[in-house]
Amino acid sequence: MHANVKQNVIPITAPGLKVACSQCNLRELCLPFGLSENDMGRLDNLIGGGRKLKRGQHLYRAGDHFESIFAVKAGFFKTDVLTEDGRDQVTGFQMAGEILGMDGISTEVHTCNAVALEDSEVCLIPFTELEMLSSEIHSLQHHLHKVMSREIVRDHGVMMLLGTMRAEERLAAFLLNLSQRFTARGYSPAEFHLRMTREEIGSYLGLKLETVSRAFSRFQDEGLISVQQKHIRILDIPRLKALLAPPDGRIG
Amino acid sequence: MHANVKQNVIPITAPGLKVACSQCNLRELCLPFGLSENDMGRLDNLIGGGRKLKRGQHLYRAGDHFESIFAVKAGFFKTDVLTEDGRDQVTGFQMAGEILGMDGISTEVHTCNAVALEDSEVCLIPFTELEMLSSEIHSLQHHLHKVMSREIVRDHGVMMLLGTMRAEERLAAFLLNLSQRFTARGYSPAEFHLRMTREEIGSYLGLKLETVSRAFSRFQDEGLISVQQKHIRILDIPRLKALLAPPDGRIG
DNA sequence: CGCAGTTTTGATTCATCTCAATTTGTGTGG
DNA sequence: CCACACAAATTGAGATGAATCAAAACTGCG
Repeated sequence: MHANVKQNVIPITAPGLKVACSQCNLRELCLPFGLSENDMGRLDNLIGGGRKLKRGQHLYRAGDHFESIFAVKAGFFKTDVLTEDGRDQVTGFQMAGEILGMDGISTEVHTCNAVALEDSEVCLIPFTELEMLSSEIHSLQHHLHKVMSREIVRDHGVMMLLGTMRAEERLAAFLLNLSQRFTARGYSPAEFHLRMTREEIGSYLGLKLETVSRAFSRFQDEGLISVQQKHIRILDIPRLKALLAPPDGRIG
Repeated sequence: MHANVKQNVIPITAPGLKVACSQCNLRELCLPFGLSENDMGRLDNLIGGGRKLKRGQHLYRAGDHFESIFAVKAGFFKTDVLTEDGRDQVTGFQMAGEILGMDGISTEVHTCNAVALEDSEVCLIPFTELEMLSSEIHSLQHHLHKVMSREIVRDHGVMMLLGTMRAEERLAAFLLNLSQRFTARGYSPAEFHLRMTREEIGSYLGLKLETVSRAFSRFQDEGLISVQQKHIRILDIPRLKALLAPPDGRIG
């Protein structure tokens, strides 16, 4: 019953690098969420070993054939889209426990680039096999759907940000979002290192890097945060949150 | 084997309104894409009758409990998100064959509103049952994943638009997108009625309604389109496309 | 220690927003 | 069927937030 095909699964990219969901401290954030011991073991067998990336390396590029989705095991990524005419839009930043690559499912070809912003490691999840397994394990299927849906909801949030907020509101929302995600991973909500440049933040927020820099400076002047290059300390979370409500509380 | 529970399925919302995927001329655009005759029949059994909506009616609201996704059978919808502080962002416009409601999967609660912009009709697809069926029919499962992934990719396109484009580029992209979708449904690529107001277009594009109106007027002055309120005729598709490349072809 | 990439800051320009007035269209009820 | 009222769209003038252009300062890497 559990003498399965495990012996055939040889991790190609990083031999000897054991990544078992059941042993992973991210399992509550990641794809195996809610699985039984036994089902988690079946997922382990499917996951094709880890892959390590140096800072700056691409996990995949727009145009690459889609085969797998990826779970961030450690490190930090950005995804971005670029058009023929040279426009570049960062569509997201991904940290441990988050899933990358779902853009490729629809056409079997990735539509964006995923780049490691620091030395990182991902778990490789072959998608066809994931589909096969998820048709047997209902909770896995449902969780996969939740993960994809969550991505859609997140994207709506970014649209809201880009469509309705002013520069400082965008940056405040961005910092609070990071803070909240770091918290969920057991890190300080108030103090963290940004892994991305001002230009990448700007691209994500639909702003120029100078505008991002100015907003940081102003937040610092006002005592909301302290900034030292990429090191951020949030000094006044409530007041930062208050920035998200427009200055004149326009209601109804 | 096929004497199933059909006799128990009583369409609640619109008795007698038969909606069979196998008979639907949208099946190539919609969820049943790629299914065999037999599998399509099984999908038919699951789909809980049609629901008609008058213009202005909500299909669902943010906060509603999630149970089903919906396929637009006829008509036109918008989805929008609103925040506590009164911001309103249109996240999409949906037409025949497109799927609505996937935002609700992640938390079992809808996070946006879906409103009919004209008298419309949807097919109701109970999600739990769809998951059950899709674990049996592999091509259905895969197509569902494709539909969700396509939504993610579409959202990235909107981010690109909101993050990098200027007002007239946004409107040009919007018109070309509509044109392309109408074409796919057998309508004229060049002539159509907008179902949404300038304000709704503006919300979607991250612009004020006046800016949308001005951009329309300018396009008309330049002979790109002809505008009569909501009636649009695109006169010069190539030149409209050319607007999307930035004025100075910034490359590399 | 020096250089390249990144960030900060300043001065100016420009696109879009805001406020306001007018026109046009639409639906309703007499 | 027409008139009225209300919603939607257009257009103008002026204000403003962010972009652009430019230069200097800082950081970290080799």
